[in-house]
Amino acid sequence: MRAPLPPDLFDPACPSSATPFQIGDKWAGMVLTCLRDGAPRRFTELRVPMRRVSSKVLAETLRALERDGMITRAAYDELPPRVEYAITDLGRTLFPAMDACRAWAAEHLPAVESARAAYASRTS
Amino acid sequence: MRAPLPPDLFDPACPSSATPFQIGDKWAGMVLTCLRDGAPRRFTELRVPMRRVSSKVLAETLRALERDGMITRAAYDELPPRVEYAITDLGRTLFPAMDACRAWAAEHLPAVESARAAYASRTS
DNA sequence: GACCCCGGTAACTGCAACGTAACCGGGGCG
DNA sequence: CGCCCCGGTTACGTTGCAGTTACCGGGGTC
Repeated sequence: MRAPLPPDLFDPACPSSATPFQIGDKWAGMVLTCLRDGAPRRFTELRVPMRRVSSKVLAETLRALERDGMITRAAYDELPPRVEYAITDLGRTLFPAMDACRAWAAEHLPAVESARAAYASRTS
Repeated sequence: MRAPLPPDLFDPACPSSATPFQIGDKWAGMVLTCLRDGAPRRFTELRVPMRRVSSKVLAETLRALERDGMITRAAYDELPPRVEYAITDLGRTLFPAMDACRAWAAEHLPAVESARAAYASRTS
């Protein structure tokens, strides 16, 4: 059930790092991918694969996703404090579209890159 | 073959106007939708359904789509000048993913709006 | 002579996104 | 005492995207 988080979503080898698709906020797709298996994740846990996103921006993204009903936020009154984010049923409905976007990127990004290279050599 | 362009892509009744999905540049999805039927369109023709986008931004969007191989740009040396944009085979491959995004929006945007309303009343 | 047509470009401006750094509380630990 | 833990918030500065306005050439039209 509790799948390991991807090591680095900015890794150039990860197709989603270069995808021309965005869902909601700039980083929403990454958060949803991290929560995809249904397991709740803590703030600092999400920061690991998204370490290039500052805590401020991550907090803003999480608030926006909570506002839109894509994730839930559960704060436990403990010491040290604990907050857990989890995907909702509504958030889960996004995956088919996200998968379609990722599949497109996986299949056609090389063609985009070669088109860019051809364009650059044409205009240089 | 030559379908009429949508009257106003910013119409609030148009699901794509409120979609949380983006493809490439902010306005790329609208351009591709305008070129979807395969007919070449002129710059001023594209400006009609996208009249809320300035000519500067539309020109930038078109250049980026041409650079990425999604559309072609054909300039005819006439008076008055004529330039025609048309979708490529690579651009056409985007439609399944775009359709998945649009279908999601059409189906689930009401749920997002009610989640926002509930959130606003919760935090007021 | 004045304005229109087309497909933009150039310069200026405003604003939202984003990054950085510092800071919070309240207990545990050395 | 002083630092760490967690989950952020606040202040500040920068960057880049987007919008506005003005302008182009070169012929046609009123």
